[in-house]
Amino acid sequence: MATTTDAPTRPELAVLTACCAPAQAAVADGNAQALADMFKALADPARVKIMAMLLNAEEVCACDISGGIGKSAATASHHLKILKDAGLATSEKRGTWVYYRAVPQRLNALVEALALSQ
Amino acid sequence: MATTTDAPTRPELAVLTACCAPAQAAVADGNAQALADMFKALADPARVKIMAMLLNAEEVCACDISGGIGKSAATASHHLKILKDAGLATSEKRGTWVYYRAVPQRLNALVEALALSQ
DNA sequence: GTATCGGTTCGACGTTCATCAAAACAGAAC
DNA sequence: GTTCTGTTTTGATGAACGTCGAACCGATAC
Repeated sequence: MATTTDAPTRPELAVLTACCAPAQAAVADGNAQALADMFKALADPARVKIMAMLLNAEEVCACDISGGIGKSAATASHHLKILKDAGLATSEKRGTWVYYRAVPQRLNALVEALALSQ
Repeated sequence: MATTTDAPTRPELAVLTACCAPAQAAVADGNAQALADMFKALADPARVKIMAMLLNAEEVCACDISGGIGKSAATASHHLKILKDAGLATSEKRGTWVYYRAVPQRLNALVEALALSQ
């Protein structure tokens, strides 16, 4: 076994650095799973494009998303459901159409978890 | 078809908001794929724990990571390779042991891509 | 009422992934 | 040289994922 070098104090770290003993995960199992689930929701090019569309337009009709990502309507609906389940997007039905929005607060949670980079 | 509401100008957006026409992805295919690949590298609880260990300790012996995530050495090596391939970690062999470090600059790229939340 | 259109869900298919046991590899100690 | 010890790679297996066509549900138009 080898001990690690001195751990630098990084008070700005929110989630990823809760404790410091080496040979032990610094995030609890639940936190790691929750973070991984959010990353997984973004771990597909189609969903990255969808989030970019939502963040650009504040509100996007579902009918525009299928063409925006170049996939079938069924596939687009599948990805939108994943983003909704992850809390990264919300939907609202108005008449015939469904409109999607991004949830910036959820993205903020990710930024805070990563806000340790240099 | 329905047009979206006015797109708010968000000059701080680096990657996700390059253009603005609705019904069209705001990120190029290559960018979306690159971002998705980085998110995918973090889309597993074991890898989230590993990154937290690396960010806490500045340098971690590979021998400590297996126990830290509660998986076999082979599995730990597998996850470390994924993090290395994504550019999120580097390794250095000194004598018998291998030491891993985080690459904060790569995490910064993700933060900038997400730095649009509220 | 029926017909049509937008969106979601279901079912199936092929691909990718996480995991571990076992084998292979690389140094260090003898 | 041989024998450990730590790490990576290989192979196999079961689970999860992305994709699309078809079926389904809601709301509008006729």
